[in-house]
Amino acid sequence: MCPTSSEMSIGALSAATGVNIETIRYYEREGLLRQPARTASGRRVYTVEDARRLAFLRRCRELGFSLADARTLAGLAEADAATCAEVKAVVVKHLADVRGKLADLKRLEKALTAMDRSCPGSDSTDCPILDALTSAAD
Amino acid sequence: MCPTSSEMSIGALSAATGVNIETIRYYEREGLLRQPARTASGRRVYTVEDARRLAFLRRCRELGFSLADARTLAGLAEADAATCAEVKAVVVKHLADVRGKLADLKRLEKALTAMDRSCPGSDSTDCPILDALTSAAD
DNA sequence: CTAGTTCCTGTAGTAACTACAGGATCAAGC
DNA sequence: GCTTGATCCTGTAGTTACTACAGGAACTAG
Repeated sequence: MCPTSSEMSIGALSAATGVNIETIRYYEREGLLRQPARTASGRRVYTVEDARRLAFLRRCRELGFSLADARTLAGLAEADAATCAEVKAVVVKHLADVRGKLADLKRLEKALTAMDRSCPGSDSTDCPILDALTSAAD
Repeated sequence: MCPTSSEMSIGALSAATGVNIETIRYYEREGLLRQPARTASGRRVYTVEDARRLAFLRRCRELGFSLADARTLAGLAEADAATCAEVKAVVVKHLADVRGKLADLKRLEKALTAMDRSCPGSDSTDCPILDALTSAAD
């Protein structure tokens, strides 16, 4: 190893950030990560700055942001003139989306729970679940 | 119109079930609907039985079942010897999945709400949301 | 020097549709 | 009979965010 080197291979970057190698290459293709320098033989060489950006993207994804949003947020994080308002707008929009999905899932959970409870799970061939699915209660 | 005809075009089937035409053709390709009869010129002709099955599939999808599960359930609904236990197993598995996703979304909602509240949304260029995304609290 | 690991590019698969393009056919009105 | 607009046909490609190879090159440790 080079002393105090801050450069790393794609494998090291993957290990450092927890992002899988194929995903890193995918992000590069999508323009979410810049094209890294290469060794003489063509291997990618990353800097700590790349690692920081990738960690940022990863956190965005963990919070459920789309890659498009992650790109926007990373851009704002690196811009000097990014304002709170711009950042918050992205979060608010995503939060509304999450709350919408939450409401949908809650309805599903309720309906499925009711179905589950309606059915004895026996070897009867007349199943209340199939009845419910067959005759719509829209 | 033929008197008391129970046959219909793909457009009529789509209108009757609320499933879009392209989706109907897709289900046919995927084997979720049988290949319908055709007119001399090649147009699809559906029966009420097809409409019933498609409505069943639609209800499954509304409840969040995968197409694979929908296929299984539709098969059970048409089989004579299908038992409650078989049906319930599919529902229970899906319900567990839904509950898992619900838990994930609740965590997201909490984290995003905290971010939302932490940020004034002003034109300040020091945003607590970006700070949180930049320095991981893993 | 050799074996095992890492890396490379490029392509295809996943889920469940949706959206065309480009063309044929049908139904209704004049 | 003819035109016009609606409906239908096939086949292909795009969507999201990866993941999984195949087939080959290069690096590293013993």
